Amino acid sequence: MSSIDEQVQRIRSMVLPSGVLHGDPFQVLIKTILSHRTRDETTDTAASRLFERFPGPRELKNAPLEEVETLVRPTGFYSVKAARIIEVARIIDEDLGGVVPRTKEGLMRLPGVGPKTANCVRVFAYGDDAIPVDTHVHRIANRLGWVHTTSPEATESALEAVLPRHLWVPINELLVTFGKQVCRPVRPRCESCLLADTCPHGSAHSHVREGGIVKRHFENQ
DNA sequence: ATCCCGAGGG
DNA sequence: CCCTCTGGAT
Repeated sequence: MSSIDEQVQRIRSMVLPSGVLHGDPFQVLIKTILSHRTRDETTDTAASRLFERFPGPRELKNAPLEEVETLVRPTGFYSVKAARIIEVARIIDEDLGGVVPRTKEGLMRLPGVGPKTANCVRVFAYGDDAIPVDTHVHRIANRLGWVHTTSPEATESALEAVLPRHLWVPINELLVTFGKQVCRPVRPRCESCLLADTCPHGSAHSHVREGGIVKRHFENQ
């Protein structure tokens, strides 16, 4: 019927990813740590101000904690984030010769770097093939029935098995944009979704019959 | 399972 | 006022 490739093509016709996260590995890394549970516009402005003051690991590792906290405050979790990025800067400068790790294991040894952040650096800084699984990718891959998983990490390995390799890199930005505009966490816009006919989440078995009329219901309304 | 936590939208 | 936002560590 409808292959994953065909479904992705339809998603492409619905949304236009912005794709602003590229460049120097250190800045991609720090920016991604700051982006945790934070809107990306907020992350962007905070990161710009931070790098204006402390451009690289050498400068950031000696930065006063309180000043860094003030700079990253708008992103929330400012206390943990400030401590994390200063420590990350120190490790990279002193232990790793100024080089941001390129492997998932190496990246995940850094404080504040989990699977999603590690893969963001591999993809957006080094151009390697990886699938950063955030809440959008996890939610949508399950809604579409591509995977049946309960954790983002399980989703990552499951997706590696079913997603054609050429989609690994683009799938994150694509589903994130799709997830914000159409397939939202709450009250998804199934009426204007081109996948509604084949989507298990919005079709047959999630329907409930009411007075002969088929009505959609979702877990969060 | 809980905590970290500001900012913006409904 | 209540909710969520491209998580990670305990």
